[in-house]
Amino acid sequence: MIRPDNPLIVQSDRSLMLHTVRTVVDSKGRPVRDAQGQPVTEEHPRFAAARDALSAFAELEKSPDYLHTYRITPVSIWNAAALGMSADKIAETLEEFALMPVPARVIADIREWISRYGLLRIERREDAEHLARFELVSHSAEALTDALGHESVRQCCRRESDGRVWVDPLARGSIKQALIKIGYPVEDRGGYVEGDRLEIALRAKTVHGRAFGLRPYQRSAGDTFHAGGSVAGGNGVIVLPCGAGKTVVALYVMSLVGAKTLILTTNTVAVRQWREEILDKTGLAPEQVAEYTGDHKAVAPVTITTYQMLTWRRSKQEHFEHFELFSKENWGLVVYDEVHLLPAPVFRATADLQARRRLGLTATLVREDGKEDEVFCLIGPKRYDVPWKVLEGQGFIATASCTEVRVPLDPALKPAYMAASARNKFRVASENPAKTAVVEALIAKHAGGRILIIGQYIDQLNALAQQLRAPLIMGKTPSAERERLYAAFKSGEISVLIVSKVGNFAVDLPEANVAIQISGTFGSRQEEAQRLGRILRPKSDGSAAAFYSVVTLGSRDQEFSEKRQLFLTEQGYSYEIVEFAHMTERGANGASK
DNA sequence: TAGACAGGAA
DNA sequence: TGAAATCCTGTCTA
Repeated sequence: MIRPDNPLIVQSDRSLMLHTVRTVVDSKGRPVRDAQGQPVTEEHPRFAAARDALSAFAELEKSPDYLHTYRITPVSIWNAAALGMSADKIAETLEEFALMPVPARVIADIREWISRYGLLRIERREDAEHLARFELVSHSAEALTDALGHESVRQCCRRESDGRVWVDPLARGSIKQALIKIGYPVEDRGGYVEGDRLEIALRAKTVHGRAFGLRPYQRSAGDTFHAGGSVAGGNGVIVLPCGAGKTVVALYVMSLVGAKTLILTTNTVAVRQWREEILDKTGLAPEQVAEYTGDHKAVAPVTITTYQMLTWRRSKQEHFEHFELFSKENWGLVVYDEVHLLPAPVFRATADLQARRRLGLTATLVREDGKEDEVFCLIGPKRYDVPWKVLEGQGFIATASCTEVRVPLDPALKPAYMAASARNKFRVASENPAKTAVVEALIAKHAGGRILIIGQYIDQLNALAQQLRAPLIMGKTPSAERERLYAAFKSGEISVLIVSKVGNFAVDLPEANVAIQISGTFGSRQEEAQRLGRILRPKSDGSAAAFYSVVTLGSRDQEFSEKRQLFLTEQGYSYEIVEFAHMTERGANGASK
């Protein structure tokens, strides 16, 4: 049966195509045409509902203007399964939005994957001396035999003559990694060690005397995590937008778990921010919260460190000197901040930590290196997420409009672009000097706003800084100078600030309401999300934020820009495409729609 | 004892 | 596909 009013096509290779628009027809069913004779289109009325439903079990792969493509992968299905979604429910959703019949093959694959989630389980047993032992079990003898046929799995366990399979406690992580690689996501019901008790109470008022309370979604994220999984107490990942208060969710989880906690994050600035938040919002005393960094290596009931600290070693041949931090205290909870950036060696350490409760925090589960399966089996499945648009609707993050401004390549650079090798074309197009005029026009349009200009190449940013007479912050900028400039921006003394990649992380500039991106990393979806996140703090006057991405028309720059936008498109943001020549005319009606 | 800076790593 | 930023440690200076 064909249902022409539906927007979705499900293909047998498990890719999904979702129409974002449809053509407008008159009462006789003929396409309505505009003055130029082009068919008139409107947003597909079922697009938004379909996008929201698909995001629960499929990954957005491409998002050109009219047709978004998604893919169903084993990990996307297992994350849905961990949230309790059944194969029937997924099949029903696909049928509900499909234009053409859903290929039986796709439904069969989904059923197969869902059935494999939890088919193998790790159960805790106690021996005569009450020591914990872990058994790999399944109601399907066939699955167990299949799994044990793989050398990588056999290495982590031993089968006894009675047929029972015992997993070495230290191999609990490795066996899950080995099994997920061959398509068996294990349900780990082995439980956790409690860790040393530590009373952690949230304050009703911060140290600075401001009222502090959990927002509803923060409370439910923490509760879901803590109750989550087959064994109470939880492990897994909580997905929340930048600026939605992930730290607060972690503090709440810490208070629920009530045990010594190790927190891993990306850089030292973040380490200090975590510590301040903990001291500000919990009853813990300063000596109970330590930072373990290059400057200061202290260990306390709550210890905060960086991934780089843990993964540091003298040379490639030597061991990771700081891994012992994991065993220095009897941790009851390990928090992984920005879990999408978790470096490979930390996975190895995490594999040995399967008896500890683990909380991953991130704004996006997508990793650019495709190691989503490792996050899934070693940290845990996604336990909670809220679409950005929902928080926007509730006023917890600012409303934002995204615009992609396309500008032709500076004619002087055309020969250079044509001559450049494929890999250099991206850089030539990124550094297109014609972008300067666009930036000037945007600054003029948002006069009075607080404008952040974000770019990738120092040369390009330097040139722009001179042209605009605006200050530039980059990696080399000494921290005293950085702080002076950030303070000046906050006070309003400076209204335009140019930042290099340092702007991706750990800058809190709640006043910024306009961001202009002039170049970015090769197709990094999470970078785009971080940059938009810079301007999503709710504004005191409730005004909207504007995000611009300036790209060179018809170049590799534009191609990569499309890839970067994927994640935000999945979150419901749509990019309005404007070509620079037209933008100046539109500027008159304040075009930040 | 703090800071500034160089060098190496991923 | 590459560039940039960051982190660590170690050494030098005051």
